[in-house]
Amino acid sequence: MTDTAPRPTLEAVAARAGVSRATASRVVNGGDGVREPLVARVRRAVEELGYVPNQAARSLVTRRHDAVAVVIAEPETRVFADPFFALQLRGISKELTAHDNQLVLLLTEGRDDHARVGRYLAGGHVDGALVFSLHLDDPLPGLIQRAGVPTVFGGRPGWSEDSGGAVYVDSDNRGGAREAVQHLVGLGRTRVAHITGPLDQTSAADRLEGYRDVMGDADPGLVVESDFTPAGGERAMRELLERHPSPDAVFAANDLTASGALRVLRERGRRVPEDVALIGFDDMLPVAEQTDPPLTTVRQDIEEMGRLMARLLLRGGAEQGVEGAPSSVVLPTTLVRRASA
Amino acid sequence: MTDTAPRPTLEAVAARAGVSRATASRVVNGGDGVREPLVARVRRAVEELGYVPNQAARSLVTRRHDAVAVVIAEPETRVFADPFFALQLRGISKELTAHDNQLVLLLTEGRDDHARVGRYLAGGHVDGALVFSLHLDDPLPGLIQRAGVPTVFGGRPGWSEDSGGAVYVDSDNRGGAREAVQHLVGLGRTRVAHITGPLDQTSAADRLEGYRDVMGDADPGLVVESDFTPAGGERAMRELLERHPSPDAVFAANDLTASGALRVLRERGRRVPEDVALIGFDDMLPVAEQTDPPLTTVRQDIEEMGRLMARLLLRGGAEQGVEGAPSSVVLPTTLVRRASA
DNA sequence: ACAGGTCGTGAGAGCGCTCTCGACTCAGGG
DNA sequence: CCCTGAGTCGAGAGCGCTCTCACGACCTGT
Repeated sequence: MTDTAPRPTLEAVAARAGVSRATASRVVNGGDGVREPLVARVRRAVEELGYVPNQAARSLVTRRHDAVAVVIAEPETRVFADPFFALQLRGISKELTAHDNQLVLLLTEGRDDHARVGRYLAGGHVDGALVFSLHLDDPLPGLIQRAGVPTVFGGRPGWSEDSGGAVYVDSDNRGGAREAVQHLVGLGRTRVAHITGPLDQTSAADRLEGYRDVMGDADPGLVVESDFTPAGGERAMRELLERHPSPDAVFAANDLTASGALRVLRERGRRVPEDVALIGFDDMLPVAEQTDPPLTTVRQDIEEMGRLMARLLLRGGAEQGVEGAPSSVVLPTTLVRRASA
Repeated sequence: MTDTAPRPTLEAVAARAGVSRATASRVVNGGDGVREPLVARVRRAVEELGYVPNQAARSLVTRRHDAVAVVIAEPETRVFADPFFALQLRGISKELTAHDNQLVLLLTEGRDDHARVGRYLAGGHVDGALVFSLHLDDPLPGLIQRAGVPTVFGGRPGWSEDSGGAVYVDSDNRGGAREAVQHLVGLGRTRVAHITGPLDQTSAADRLEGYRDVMGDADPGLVVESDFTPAGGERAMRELLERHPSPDAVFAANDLTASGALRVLRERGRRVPEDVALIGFDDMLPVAEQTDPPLTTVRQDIEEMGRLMARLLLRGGAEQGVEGAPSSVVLPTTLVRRASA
């Protein structure tokens, strides 16, 4: 498959520049402690030969790979339709690129893959891992931590309360939810419903907590579990409208859910926000801005989360658990007021 | 989580098994030409020590990396909302995993990144590349081909007509579109409209060609350019309904567009399919099945496309009875009849 | 002037692995 | 009986790079 022309080596560069391999190496790696005329000569030689360092040889001696694994534990196709991962990936990619790191993508599907991923990570092929695991009962995070690879989680891992030391980046789901519900209450709404996400995901659970912080568990009939999808939102909204009294406000666990709920509300002739005020979560632009009316929602900067995960991992470097060790970050959310509430 | 224990080397395995490093290597790589008792001894040593080959050292001598780059040229955030890439990625990932290859993800954003990607690929860090480039004027594909890396494109590259030798995997967009439109005509519809995708993408352009194969360019007023999004579909549908006479059938360039169009049709009180028959493209399940009425659409197996791309790259083209040189594959589509047409 | 330091450079030792090549063994044929 | 050849195995030479270390050149201060 490979019939590439022989690539120039450092040796060749050194020869052309009339210096030793050691000096050429120094220049390629920043050029500290090399006098200017030589630096220039080597740089030119690199340019002329089109030299690119052989990463394998470099890794062999440095024991660094300048590569980070991104693990997405994703048994369900559905979630792919959510731009959430894509945006985080983009943030991660940008940050890694800025630090000349490569992104090795590991998608898992079922338990067999877990072993494979564990083996890969333990094999020391990458300098660290960024892990997305949605579900509370996922064994993958534990497996990975045991592999002894520096790791940053995307979203608070469900089990992390006691097995401290897990570094993660998350949005302030609870605080954001609280703010949304408080806003609805401030509007004078009294029957504020909540359409949740899948409650085995911490983000959904945390948003429910935020809702309860304000509403208490007063009327459990106002809470309907759903699944973060538009169709699920429709279903949940129908269910809510059948209850008595039906809500005068709805806090949906994400924008997709809110868009589904909105569709049902209009179909049933309820005016938004006059009859029912509606708030979403995420501020996913193509969704939130183009609904009618545009969605009031809780914004979280998803791409920034990704960027931060990468930054945390890279900064933590090879020495995890040492004093400079990174600690988790919870990003603030902001309420974006549009027309729906 | 202190210092990572030094990983065992082949040398250590050999010592424990009482053989030479060469023999240990042979066993690790399949064990051909080594007598059974030794094979077993080495295998046990590997097990006991938890030995994992050092990929860097291996690559250094073999010049293979067992890694494939996936390049997604993506200037626009929008497209991420499309599960299209995600599904292809999943297919690719599965196939690569099955062959013990790693997936290195390269996302590009703007021209600066092109140079970076070119350099990376030319640097010989991966055995091949799978490239997604949507737009006709994208310089990336050319750049990559010049890098001399085995490459398979996802979707027909726009420029490939003359610069032959580009290997790609695509759906039969034109044929699928033709079948859809023929179906509409077969239903007795005479004013069949087409809401296109962005016409600088070959998939959208090919679907338009398929439409024209059946309808000719008779009434250019029946063709509206759009952008593969639900909101775009709404806009285009509104535009179509204002025309005289308004269409009695619509072929939308993808399901997302169709769902937007459907929303407008219902809003305006047009019955589907009685007044206006509607067909989409993709058979994206969460969308196509859950619309009301469920969408008749042209199915393409997106995940299979990804899998095939990877297979083509890894096997150098010796796929599906194709002899010798790798050649492109165009996958057939199938019309899925549901209620909308 | 010389001892002691700093700085810039090159020589060379590996990093862990694969792979060639030669040594050795054991059949079987001449 | 030796010779040939196939089958096993080990010794050792790198793959391309980084990094330590030694060495010479050049400063300082006395």
